[in-house]
Amino acid sequence: MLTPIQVAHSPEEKFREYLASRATPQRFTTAQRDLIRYIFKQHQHFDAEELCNIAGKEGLQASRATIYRTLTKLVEAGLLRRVPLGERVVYDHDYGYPQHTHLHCTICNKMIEVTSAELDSIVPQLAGKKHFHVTSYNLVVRGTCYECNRARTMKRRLDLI
Amino acid sequence: MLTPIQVAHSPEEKFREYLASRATPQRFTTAQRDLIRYIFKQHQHFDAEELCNIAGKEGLQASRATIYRTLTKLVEAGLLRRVPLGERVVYDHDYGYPQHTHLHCTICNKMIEVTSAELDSIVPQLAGKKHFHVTSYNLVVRGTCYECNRARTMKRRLDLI
DNA sequence: ATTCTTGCAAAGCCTTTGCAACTGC
DNA sequence: GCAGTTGCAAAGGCTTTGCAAGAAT
Repeated sequence: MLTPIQVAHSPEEKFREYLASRATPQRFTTAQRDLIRYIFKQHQHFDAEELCNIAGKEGLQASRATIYRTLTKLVEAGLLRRVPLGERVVYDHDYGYPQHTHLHCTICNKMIEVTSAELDSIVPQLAGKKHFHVTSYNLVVRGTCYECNRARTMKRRLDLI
Repeated sequence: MLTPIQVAHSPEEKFREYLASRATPQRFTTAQRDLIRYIFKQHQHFDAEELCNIAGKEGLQASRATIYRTLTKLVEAGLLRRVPLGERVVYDHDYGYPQHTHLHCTICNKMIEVTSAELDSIVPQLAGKKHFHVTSYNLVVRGTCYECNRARTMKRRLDLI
């Protein structure tokens, strides 16, 4: 949907760097490699449960525990970001993908992503008034999408007849 | 911190209206009344656990189950808003209080609230580009507050000596 | 060889729920 | 008195963890 941004390394490489840079170096395992490859194959949100269901297929060999442990590391490494979306928490690519806002339709549950240079400049500016230094921001907009708005309008018209 | 906005009714009255307006009218109980009074006595974030711990004291008589059930109703009634803040979910006054952004310091865990007329106009505008109709938005900014920034700068200086 | 990671199953945490007693309307 | 609410304790999701076996460096 959005245009990926240029990054110097593949997610896999970036993750290896992170593991190596730790005080007590950590190991890069095949389970982790498979997970990263699967996760970054395409841009889409997902949660731990989805990965667990797929495990076994799609060249994804990892237990539930390993999936949770790896996701935690991927977040620490800056590859993924946890996004609280309504009731559930989903993971979103944070590496090779621009800062973006989530428009969450509360009727059909669809998610639309939008980037905004304006927001990117206003948020730090707003925070700056309180001498607050911004690391990242997470904007979730709740509302109704075009299709659902239209459906509701149609229904309203029908109700009037 | 922020200036409360003028509202026609007390939270209690607003809640009664909500209960009465339901398809199958619901009842206003003393447990609910105590909870509302306690919650709206002062503006501050809290989670279900905190209320449970207080229950028994502060004129708050309600079981864990009732607290959870009442919080759900207060959200439905538009009195409270669930805000996912880092790992935990907190409740925030949504009635009698302006739309605001949360600046969350990841070092000291402090929360600063700011309002922004600019954001209030940009968010619907941004969503509008996708023909998305905004109900509400939730912006959480992660970063470091003034005090923590200063502490870090000092430490950096000392490290250089 | 050493040390970290894995898988399993058990435990944890937070939240919801079934049911009998209770209470607002 | 009827219908919704409460409290209890049990069940439910989802996530974490202790431990022995296995894999990475």
